[in-house]
Amino acid sequence: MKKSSAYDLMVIVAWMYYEDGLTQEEIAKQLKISRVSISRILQAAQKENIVKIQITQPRPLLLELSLKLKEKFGLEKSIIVPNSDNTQESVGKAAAEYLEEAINTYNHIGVGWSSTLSCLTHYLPRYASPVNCKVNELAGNMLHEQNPYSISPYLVQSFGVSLESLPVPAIVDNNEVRETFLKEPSIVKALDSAKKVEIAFVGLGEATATNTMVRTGHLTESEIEEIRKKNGVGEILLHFFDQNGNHINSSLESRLISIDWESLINIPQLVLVAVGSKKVEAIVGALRGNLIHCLITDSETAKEVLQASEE
Amino acid sequence: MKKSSAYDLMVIVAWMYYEDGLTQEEIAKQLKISRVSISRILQAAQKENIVKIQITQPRPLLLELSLKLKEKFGLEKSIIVPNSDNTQESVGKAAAEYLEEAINTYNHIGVGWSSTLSCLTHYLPRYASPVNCKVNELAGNMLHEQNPYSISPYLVQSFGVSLESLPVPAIVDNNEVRETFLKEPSIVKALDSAKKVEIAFVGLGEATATNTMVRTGHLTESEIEEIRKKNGVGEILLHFFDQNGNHINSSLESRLISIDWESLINIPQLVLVAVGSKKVEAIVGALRGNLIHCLITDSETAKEVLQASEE
DNA sequence: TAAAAGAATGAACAATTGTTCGTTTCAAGT
DNA sequence: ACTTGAAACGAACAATTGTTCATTCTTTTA
Repeated sequence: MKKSSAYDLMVIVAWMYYEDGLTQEEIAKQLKISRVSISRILQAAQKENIVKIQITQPRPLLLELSLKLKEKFGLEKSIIVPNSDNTQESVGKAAAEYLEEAINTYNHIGVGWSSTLSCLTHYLPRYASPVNCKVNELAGNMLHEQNPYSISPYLVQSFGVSLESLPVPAIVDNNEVRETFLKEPSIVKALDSAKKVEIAFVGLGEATATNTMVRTGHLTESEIEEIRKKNGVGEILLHFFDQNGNHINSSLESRLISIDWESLINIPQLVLVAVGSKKVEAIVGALRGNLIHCLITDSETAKEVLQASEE
Repeated sequence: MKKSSAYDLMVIVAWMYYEDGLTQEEIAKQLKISRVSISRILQAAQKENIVKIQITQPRPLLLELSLKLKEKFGLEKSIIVPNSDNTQESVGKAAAEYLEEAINTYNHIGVGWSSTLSCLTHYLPRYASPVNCKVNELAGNMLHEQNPYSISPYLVQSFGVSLESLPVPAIVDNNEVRETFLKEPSIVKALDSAKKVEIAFVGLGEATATNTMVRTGHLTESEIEEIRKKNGVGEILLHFFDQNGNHINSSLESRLISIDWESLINIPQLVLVAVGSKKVEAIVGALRGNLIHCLITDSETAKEVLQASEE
């Protein structure tokens, strides 16, 4: 028998195993070699590239990220879109599609406002007849201007939903002002109603100077600094939380006009739309604390979130 | 989740299993799917050609045939050469190589004669100094002529072996003539010595009119007919046997001058060189009866032998 | 709407495959 | 020839994978 017969033997065994479908034991018997050796020969055949296992389809990254996020954080749903030049817009489109589905499924929806979230307004269809659905704003608005990040008007426009708005500032000067607003019957009613939404779409802000509220002058850098000292990493509807999703009680809380923390995290379906490296830390916190039930983001952010949550 | 996600799931699972090297259980845990389902998904992925297992080398037919023959019939060795235009010559060459090895390994070799066997004479090397090895002819020769199928003279020529020949006819007219020969002291001595060979190279004849002995007039068709009636399928050194290798006792036996059947099948290493469809039936008989220890043939004959022995 | 046919699921079991570890075998070096 | 070290081997065990069967969940049909 020639010297090359060890190689040829690997080839034969590979054929018998993968092509003829024999078990290692059957091969062993036929060739009078121990089964253990057959096992080793087959392993060697792979190392020698006699046997090549190829997967004809590319790795479906998006679905994979989605599954892993769902698994790791017990999400009910997660929608990951491919990262691209205009990722925000893609995410907005995905959010719009899911929002439309929600509007046709549920009767009571809550919405927050945020830069990312507002992208979804570009992709809303125009319904001919109004949908039987009520929308509640979950937080007050910006101080001095028409809120450019609000989505609720577009929902009225597109789907003809009935809107219960919260036409007050999100952040006021002090607790007295807040108390005054909170006695206003329409505000009381709106906030009461907001607690009963079946599903809500919200954005998320990071606890750094890049936060939209800082950039728009609603929060000062020193206020953010205070929150960071208390381990705050991000906020949803201006309620800050730490890396494990625990609520952070700062002086800011007494100046907020929005759905309260407890009610927020008790919403049956809290859908978070958020994109970007800056927000990863905050997203991880929200996920760890099981604050949300659905995450809509892009593949890059999703990857970073999974990466960051390993550590 | 889209409808195609079943497909994508197969792809993901395939990647995790074959590329990442995770176990099915690990995948199941990560994806929150039962392990059983992962197993089924992987099987489906093969059916769907998502996973392709390819063997980069062609099937090594020769080695495979050799292994199977060895296994099936308990051969110690089997040498299969590729079938070609001049298969006889290729087999002859292989036989020559093995014979050379044998001459260098053993001190006492037996040889028969046959058309196929004689091909090996074309491929013998020429040794400068004689080998310490004795060669015995195992059967008598042809009647009236120089035996063209004899190999022993070539062995003397090539290796300088010492030859003990059997210079008598293989087939004589009747038992009386045979008895006379068998009393001749040199014949007695040669046959005695022949029984002690360590290894022997022989050919094989089929039990039909195409048998060399019939074609050369040493046997008549009716004699073959008689043997076939007794279920004879072939012969080695003119001893006929049936499909299971059982010796056939015909009137021919009492006219033969060759090593006797018992001694023949007691040779420790009986090497058979035989080629051709016509001989398949006979080869199978010899193999089934465990008459031989080594078979030298070509791939086509080997295939047919394996095929025929299945039935 | 209810019933029936069919597909998907998972627990429990069966079969197959992988690994470890002590033994044997072989070849190189003294 | 003898020792020594590396490689090959296989029995016994461990892990992984495949299959069956009873159940659950879907879908279809009446």
